[in-house]
Amino acid sequence: MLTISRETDYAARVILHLALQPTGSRSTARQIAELRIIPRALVRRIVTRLATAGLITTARGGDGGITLARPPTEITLLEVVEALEGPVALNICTVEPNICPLMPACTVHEAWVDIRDTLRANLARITFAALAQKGGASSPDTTAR
Amino acid sequence: MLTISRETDYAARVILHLALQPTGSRSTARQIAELRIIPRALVRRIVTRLATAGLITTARGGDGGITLARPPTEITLLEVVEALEGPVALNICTVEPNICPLMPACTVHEAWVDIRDTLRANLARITFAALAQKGGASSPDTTAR
DNA sequence: TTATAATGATACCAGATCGGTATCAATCAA
DNA sequence: TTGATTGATACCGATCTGGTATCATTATAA
Ligand code: FES
Ligand code: FES
Repeated sequence: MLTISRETDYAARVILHLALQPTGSRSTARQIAELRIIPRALVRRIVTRLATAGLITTARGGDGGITLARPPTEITLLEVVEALEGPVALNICTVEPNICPLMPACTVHEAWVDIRDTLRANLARITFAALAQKGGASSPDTTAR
Repeated sequence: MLTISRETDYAARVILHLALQPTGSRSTARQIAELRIIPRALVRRIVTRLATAGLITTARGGDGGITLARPPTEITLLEVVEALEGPVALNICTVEPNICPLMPACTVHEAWVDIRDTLRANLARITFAALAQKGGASSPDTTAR
């Protein structure tokens, strides 16, 4: 099944949660885990990835927590996916062209590249500001039916 | 790395090869493996998958071999991908919506679905007739530099 | 100073997947 | 009968996956 990993899905939930909080406020991994129903230890691992990717800022200590490193208008779904998955390749030969021994004659290659490019463009078109506006709740139970 | 499996790449090569052969002629797994540089046993496994998916027709015995089940104008990249990978889900929650416990409030869900849909549409837009016309050679060495 | 609560960094685990190989049976033409 | 083909499995080691656990580090607050 051509799909992102579970962790990447969780990461999108984490960023969406942060985008829904008031600007400047900090959330803790524990809070996010409970509210967004993600295993606590996984949130920790995901936060590490997102932090080294530069998408979020973390603060240690008693009053520590997590906050977005940039305004949600400038964080796209593509960035989250690539922070967790690595490159959106679609086919490895789009990233390492020398692995296909048929390279000059292989006409499928162009197709993979084209489709990959528009896939990336579509992922980059989605900002978390847009997702946050779309009726999200700052804590999910508020609007749950 | 968000990518199809190696087998799926091979499968595309196999179908492209068949699309480049004269209509009605049969290729053997051995030939395809050598010409398209795929491990022989893998071609066998891939052929099985493609056959049960209805994309190719196989014939056993001495003069046996493999041929397309339909004209290449009617075989798309999407069909090949889904024959090998299963559904193009992008995120599992687009296929099994009940696994996301935040379902009604999760605004990311729509994004996954939309992007998945256009990805599928783009894969479905590519026919192997088009790929075959695009300068492919019936055996790759012919045009290799 | 001490207690507490948070992140950083690893290490570990069982199970699934991946890429590849191997084997034997069934089929068909020569 | 022989040989070449596909069908169907079974197997292998390596890697990935989803999840858990542990200890160190940092910072706030009593
Ligand atoms: S170059 Fe990508 S499949 Fe050949
Ligand atoms: S429904 Fe897909 S991530 Fe929530």
